[in-house]
Amino acid sequence: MPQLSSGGGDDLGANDEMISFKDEGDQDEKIQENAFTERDLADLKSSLVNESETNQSPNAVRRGQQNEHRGYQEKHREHLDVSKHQDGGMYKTAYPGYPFLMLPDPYIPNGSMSPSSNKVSVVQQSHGMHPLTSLLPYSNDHFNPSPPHLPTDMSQKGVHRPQSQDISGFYSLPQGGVGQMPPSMGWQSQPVYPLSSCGFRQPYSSSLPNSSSYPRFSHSLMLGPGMHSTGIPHPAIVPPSGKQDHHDHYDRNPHQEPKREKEPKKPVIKKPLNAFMLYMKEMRAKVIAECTLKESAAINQILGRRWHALTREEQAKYYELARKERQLHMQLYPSWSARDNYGKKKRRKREKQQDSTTGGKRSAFDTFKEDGAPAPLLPMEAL
DNA sequence: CTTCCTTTGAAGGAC
DNA sequence: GTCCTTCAAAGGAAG
Repeated sequence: MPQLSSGGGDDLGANDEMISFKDEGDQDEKIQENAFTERDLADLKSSLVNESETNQSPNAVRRGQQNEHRGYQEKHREHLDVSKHQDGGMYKTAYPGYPFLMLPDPYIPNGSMSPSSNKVSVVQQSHGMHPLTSLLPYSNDHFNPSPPHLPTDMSQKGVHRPQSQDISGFYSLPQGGVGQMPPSMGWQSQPVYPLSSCGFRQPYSSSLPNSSSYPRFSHSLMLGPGMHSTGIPHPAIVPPSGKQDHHDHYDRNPHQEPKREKEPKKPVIKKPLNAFMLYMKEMRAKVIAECTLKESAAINQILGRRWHALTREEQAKYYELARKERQLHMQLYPSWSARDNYGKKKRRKREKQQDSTTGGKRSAFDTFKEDGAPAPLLPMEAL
């Protein structure tokens, strides 16, 4: 059940989000991240093999991950206070203004929206896009001239929420404000990822199809099951058709219209993406292009490492974006609960996990995260 | 065709 | 308050 964090206005419990940053060595991180790309692929390939061999008990691995992840969070939570103290400055520098997010932001005192100062182009319409990330599809493609207005009865359930002004801001973004990230504007512009050992041959941006060729909503989707009762479509709404879960959420081909509108079932509303998911969504294509990898598990490992290598400011962009994403999601679907989607993915390895005892194997990455020991297989020392 | 893998973070339930 | 589980994306691999 979505709930406003008590008292905090629109913070939505994002208080402790700024936790996975590194305290020091930002400069080094930058440099080291360059090395990432060079080593990512090779590391990953070897480590994946080795890890899979050593992690014969994925269940245990997962358990361990949970715990260690928590420990990791706790560890970094200690920095939270510090970061909060420097909050204003941090967000001021990191968020001169979102190109597409116009919610009044407590972290952006001035709320300046100077488009020229945007460094954050988190929204990259690589494959499918995501709302907030995917806020632009709303605006650019379908809602431009007259942004929709939220009905005033948005706050069902008696939840007091910021009102339509904010939302409409989401959908009234200027053309090209987002999604067409100029290569020079990439938030980790190209030099950060040298085209090295991954066999990367051409700039990432050029390897990506034009975002405009990826309409995330067909018209019917918007007018059909994907249309929220507020009149605002949201890519998180997935038609309740069979294979809703696999990657066809936002990039349906308008030419092959799924004719499912007769189904009166409730559309599936997906969870809002968290910061890391947003980061993955943006960077996946880049990693794929650089490393000529396609396997998502491998890509995600690389992205996970890069995520940890980000500076706090860089991560803050995504935390902030995710916060707004949740906020928008909550406004659009006040009665939605993450619990609604439980069981939709078919019970997976849970049963297996049950009988596997903890204390199983963990990935080198986990070990590293926990105690800082150098990972033998994954070169996490770069972090 | 379905599920798993793999990542981090958020949410919710149980205790 | 802590712990645990599930889901969010994604696409190849495996069953």
